[in-house]
Amino acid sequence: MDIKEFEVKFFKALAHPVRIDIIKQLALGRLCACEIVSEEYTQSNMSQHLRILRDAGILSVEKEGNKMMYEIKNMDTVEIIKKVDEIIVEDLKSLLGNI
Amino acid sequence: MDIKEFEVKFFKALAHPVRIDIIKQLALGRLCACEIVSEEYTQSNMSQHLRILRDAGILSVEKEGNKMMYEIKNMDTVEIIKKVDEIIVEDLKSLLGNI
DNA sequence: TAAGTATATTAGAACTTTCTAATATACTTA
DNA sequence: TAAGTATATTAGAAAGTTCTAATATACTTA
Repeated sequence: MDIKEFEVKFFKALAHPVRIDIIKQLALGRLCACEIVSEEYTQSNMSQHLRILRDAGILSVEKEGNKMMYEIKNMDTVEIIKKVDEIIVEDLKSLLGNI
Repeated sequence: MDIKEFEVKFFKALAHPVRIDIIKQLALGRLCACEIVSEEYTQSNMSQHLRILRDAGILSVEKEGNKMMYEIKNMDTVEIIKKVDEIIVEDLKSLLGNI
């Protein structure tokens, strides 16, 4: 696996609303899977999303009793999402300017 | 469309090896579609990838004669890819450390 | 040890993405 | 204006993703 494949895997992992939510929740600190909430989805589905983030190298996990504690491995991942938000806001602003 | 949908669209757009290549080529400067090279893909397919990047707000395009000049709208997009590379390298390094 | 809690895995249907081939559009130059 | 160059669009097959339902695993506590 070369760097490009890792990049693609990383971006794919972030390319889903639930997974972005998960990162945003974990940005505030370590949580067990049971605390990572999404009203819309089943436990099974959430577990699958967590696995995708783990496989992309974005999250780490540690077992504690019967809980799985998830954590963001590198806070720069959170910075990247913030930067994307800025790019989007900039872009929308410039659209307004063109009216 | 709320911010989350824009974020997802942005990350989806970057989640393909050819589209990352396109951005890396354009990071060095404006190019017409005919200069954005990929040996592996057809003209039609490249055009489709360019459209995805355009729709995500990542590229802008201007007509010049019979050429379409493509450009990265916001250089922070390039910074994001660099940052992802750093995160990946860090992660691989820490794996090595654990041997 | 049985019941409860937390999580992961699997199978498969529905949906989305990605590619190729064919075709369309539009500018340029002989 | 015909031929050439540059690009976009469309249709459809193949591959990949995402969800639900069912089930499995494993720790905890009564």
